[in-house]
Amino acid sequence: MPKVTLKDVAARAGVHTSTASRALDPDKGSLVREDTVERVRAAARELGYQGDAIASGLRRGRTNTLGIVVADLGNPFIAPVVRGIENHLEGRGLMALIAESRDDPDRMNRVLNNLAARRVDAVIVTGARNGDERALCRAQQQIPIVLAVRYLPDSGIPAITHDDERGGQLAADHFLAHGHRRIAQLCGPHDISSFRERAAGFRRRLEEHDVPTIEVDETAQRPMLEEGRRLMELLLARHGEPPSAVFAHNDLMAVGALEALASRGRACPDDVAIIGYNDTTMTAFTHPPLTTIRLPGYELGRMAADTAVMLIDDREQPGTSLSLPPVLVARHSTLGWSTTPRADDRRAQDGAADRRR
Amino acid sequence: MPKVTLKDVAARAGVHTSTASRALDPDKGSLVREDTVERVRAAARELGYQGDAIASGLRRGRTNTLGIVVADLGNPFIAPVVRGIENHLEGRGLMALIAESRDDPDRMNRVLNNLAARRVDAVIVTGARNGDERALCRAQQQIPIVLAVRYLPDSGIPAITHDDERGGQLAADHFLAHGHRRIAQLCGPHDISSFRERAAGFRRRLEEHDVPTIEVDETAQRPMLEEGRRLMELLLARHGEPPSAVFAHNDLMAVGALEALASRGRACPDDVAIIGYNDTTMTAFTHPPLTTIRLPGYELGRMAADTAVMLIDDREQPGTSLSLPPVLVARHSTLGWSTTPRADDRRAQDGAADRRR
DNA sequence: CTGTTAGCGCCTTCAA
DNA sequence: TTGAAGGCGCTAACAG
Repeated sequence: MPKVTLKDVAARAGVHTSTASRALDPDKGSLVREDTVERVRAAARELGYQGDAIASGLRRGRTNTLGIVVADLGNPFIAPVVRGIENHLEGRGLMALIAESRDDPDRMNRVLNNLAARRVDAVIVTGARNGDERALCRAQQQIPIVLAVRYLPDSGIPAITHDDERGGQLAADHFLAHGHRRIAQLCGPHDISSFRERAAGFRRRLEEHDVPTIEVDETAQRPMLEEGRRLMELLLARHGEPPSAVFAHNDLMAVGALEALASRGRACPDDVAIIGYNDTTMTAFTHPPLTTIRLPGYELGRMAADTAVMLIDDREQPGTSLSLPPVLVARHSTLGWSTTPRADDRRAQDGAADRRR
Repeated sequence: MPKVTLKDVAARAGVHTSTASRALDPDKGSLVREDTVERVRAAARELGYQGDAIASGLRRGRTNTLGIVVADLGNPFIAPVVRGIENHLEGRGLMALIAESRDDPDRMNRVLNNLAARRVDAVIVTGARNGDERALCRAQQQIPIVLAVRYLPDSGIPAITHDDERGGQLAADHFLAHGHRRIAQLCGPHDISSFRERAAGFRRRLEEHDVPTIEVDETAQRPMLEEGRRLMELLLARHGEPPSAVFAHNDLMAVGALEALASRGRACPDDVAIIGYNDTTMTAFTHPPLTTIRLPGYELGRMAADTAVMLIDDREQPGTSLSLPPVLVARHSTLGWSTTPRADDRRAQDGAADRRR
């Protein structure tokens, strides 16, 4: 099947290629006489002409492509963010090239180079981590970059994040409001901004109320179930009275903590109340259902995409960083079984279409 | 920052652009004298040269880009598939352009056109649905297409799927082995191959054992929690003795069924045993934990990518369709609380890195 | 309004 | 082993 080019269309319509080009370009159609436009369109249709965005991109110096770098596509939290980006791009004629950094600075570097070589118009990085500064700043010389979810302090790269400090505060407030005074947290890795801030916000709010924060020395190597269990066990093995409330830095760690409690024969929330983070689907189904912090991932994706589009168009944007507010979703793991949480607690995070295979 | 082109590099190295091009191409390096290669490389490094994949693609007629069309990025089942594709592409110098069809034939059509315009080397479609045949067959004239997860009968398009018929059989076998004889299923939409086959495999296996399949007339509009609950209620409202075992066509529907049971004061599995499908994360945490069918999503992604790469290279591949076997994961929703399921039941589906934010 | 001309940045003949 | 020339498919500038 010989691919049909603009030249073919032009020939069939009996016009020059540039005329054909103009006739087919929605922005330039007005420069061409009505009936010529019609003739060209007809020719294109008859030949099954499919424009070549590559050639066009080369000429125009714009690919209408946006790079997305995520740390891990398997992370359930990332899906709504990517959807938010996608949906915002849609209609603007942009498409997303997607890649995984896997929390590895080397890979981050390679991926950014690859994206640069493909001349994407901008890049949204959701998986930035301490250690990526160099690669990101270098890439930023060539392409507009927007950080999402995680940010890099002092990098000067615009970032759309969740207000994780606020998230930590919400958790602390909830515990305080329920009368807890022996309060602990299980920390995620400190080289990721999100976890640092959760820890800081939580600690600060407790301090404001003169309540000490109980912490084990270690942070989770990776914010996963096993680490949550391990840290919780360390916590329970400490001297002195055990905490009555524990803030885990994400839902999986919270579930690990639940298990550690169960295996020690301690009840949640009667002995220890627990709060998780992210409001992943499972939180509505754990036993007891988990109080957690819900983040507006979809919104965040949309805003990141919006920022990227603005950077593409203007190239002149001061540090338009932004931070979206989280919300606490109260369930039985802090309320106990006597209270009935709101009925819609199990709703998906983004409220959008939620089809399952 | 004036972008540096091959011409600049060539000038700095004191050679012609064609020589520079050859020197920088790993496949052609041998055509150039050693020291010339070195000089060119040095020049490239010094200038911070970044090749232009767009221009190169235009010339070579190959973009090293692969399109992925998914129905819904929010579907937790899709993540491992996309990861599998990504990881297989990685290292082959390919990258993925990703788009959502949202189970809408119009969108599917638009998305395929867009991908075609961008001259992707191949497309993997994970979200095919009855109604997409026309668009897909048309696109296939221009680009190699591989279906994944869902397939279209009689389309002749190669497909890497899960063996959903086998999945249905596994569910039936499990119920039969546990002595059930009043067995029902809650069906997902029949215009999606996966659900059709689950239903057929399940029904057939029961027939082989002369056990009738109890079904309500309706199928789920969309395979979600509310629909699972609704269908389960219809089932319980039927005349005659209610079923003792129910196969729901996915995990969310199963959870809906659990809720319908609970609200009627009936126990799972003592009154009714339940099996779900997909082994999404939540299944390990429901109450009771859900017996379900686990699908090798990551593997499937890898194989789909592999098939796509072969199509790109050869263009001459007979219908290399493939179907991957699912596995039943037994938990309390069928076993009861007396038995302890295997310890690793809650593991992520793909066994790969499982980082959480 | 339409045609001409001249590339975008790269790679691949072909000839030296 | 290297250089010269031409063109991938499209579009922007400039004429007419």
